[in-house]
Amino acid sequence: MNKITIKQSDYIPQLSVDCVIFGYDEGSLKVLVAKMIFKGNFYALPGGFVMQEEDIDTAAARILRERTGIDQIYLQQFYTFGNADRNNRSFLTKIAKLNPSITSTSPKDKKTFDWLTKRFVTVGYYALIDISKAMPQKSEMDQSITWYDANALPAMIMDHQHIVHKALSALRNSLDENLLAFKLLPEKFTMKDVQQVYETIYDTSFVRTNFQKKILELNVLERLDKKFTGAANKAPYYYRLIS
Amino acid sequence: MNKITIKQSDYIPQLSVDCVIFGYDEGSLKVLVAKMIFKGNFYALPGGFVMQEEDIDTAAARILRERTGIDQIYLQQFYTFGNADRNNRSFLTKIAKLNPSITSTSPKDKKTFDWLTKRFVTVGYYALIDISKAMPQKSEMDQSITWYDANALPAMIMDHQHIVHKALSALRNSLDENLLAFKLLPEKFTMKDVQQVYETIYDTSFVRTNFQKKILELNVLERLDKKFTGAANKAPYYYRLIS
DNA sequence: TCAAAAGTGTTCCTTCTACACCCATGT
DNA sequence: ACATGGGTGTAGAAGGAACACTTTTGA
Repeated sequence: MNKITIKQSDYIPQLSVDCVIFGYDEGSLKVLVAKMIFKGNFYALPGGFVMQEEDIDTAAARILRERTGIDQIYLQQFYTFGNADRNNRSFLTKIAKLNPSITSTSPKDKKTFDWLTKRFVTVGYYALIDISKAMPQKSEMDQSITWYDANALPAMIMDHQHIVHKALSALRNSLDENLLAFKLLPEKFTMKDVQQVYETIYDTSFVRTNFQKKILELNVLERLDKKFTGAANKAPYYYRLIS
Repeated sequence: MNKITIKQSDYIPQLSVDCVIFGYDEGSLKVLVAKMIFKGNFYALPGGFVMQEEDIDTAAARILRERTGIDQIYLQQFYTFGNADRNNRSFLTKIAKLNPSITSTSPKDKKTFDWLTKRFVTVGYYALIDISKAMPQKSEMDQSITWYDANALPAMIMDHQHIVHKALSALRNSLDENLLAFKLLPEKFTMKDVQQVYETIYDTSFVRTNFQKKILELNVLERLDKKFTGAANKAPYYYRLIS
């Protein structure tokens, strides 16, 4: 089992980045959550530290690339969490108790533990990705990394639950700007897909015909061929964002 | 002339807070900007560092209290600036050259200089205050602290200009939430005052009669006595926010 | 009585909402 | 043919913009 080691001098102390990675699949909004390798069922948002020579935006993009395998992800900083009591101490102490194998008294490990248990300020980013393009990848501290329904997240460490809520409300506030909903969809999609994304994010329902009109009046969609599913009803058109 | 000294261990390293303090006066939007004591015309937003045991929100509130004398200010975090090249080095080097009296080679000063010239991540807050209640107060590093028209700011250090722009756009985005415009006004105000605040912030004009209707339909104002100015025209009513 | 600014009401137009209607698809 | 779901058109309601009209104030 891996030990936790951080080359302290390479990173900005007491600063981290956490990412709320949203995806959309089959009528529900998903968030990517990692389960850590340590015994005790610790769940956490993908996150990391910021290197001394690295923009915080770049750090977030790096973390995303590492965890999803995708470059060029839509990424938006939404809030910075910096309460004085925001630290890893209780969580790392629990880990140390449950996982004696990684606990040692070597000066180096002590130093790492001290570095990690300080109070941390974290910059929150949310990402919107086409879930079909993502290949979730574990970091060396993860046992697994999985999509969870945004309404049924596992209990996570620290204030990660709160971070997700804040991300979701930021997403709602700017869904119409920059055509954010489409970033959750694959290149070709039906109008129903778009409507479901909206309905899921806002947790409400829209009148089908009016919704269609509203979206088409944005004049950003190109109508493609029809989608034949084999079902006994009119085939919907595929649409695509025009660049 | 004061030297710059920082008790390093008390603060989170490489993290700062900067405040864009908005006020409204006589038809224009103002921002509080400090001129630093050093020779060379250095202007800066009120800012400071975050103590180890202090929430970042609390740090921002403390800085505001110190600079405006007001407690209970409306304060909103809006963005965190963290590019890798964001540091005080060029600015402090200039100061050191222009102000040889504060430059020394003592180990302590060297340490402070090193601490200050590292790359810094800063959390931006904007504040909205009733300008008539504020008593701008210099910090020990300020020569003066003054209200500047938001459209005519002096050249400021680092990326402070950019921070103000971002604050203004965040303010625009949420002006209607939480009745923000009224936080810039004194307790009693006329409808024209409200309109001018809106027009100034959005840099546009509204039709008087429709604007009045829109605001009154919010049902958050109580009509008070009239304001007699001595002018040869109908006296406008004073209004007040109902709690 | 007049000019200036505040307050009210009305008309017109655009946008939103609900829903009726038609179209395509496979059984 | 018909059940199912997709696409279009339209009438009515609601909301916003433009502007005419009235009221108040001091000279």
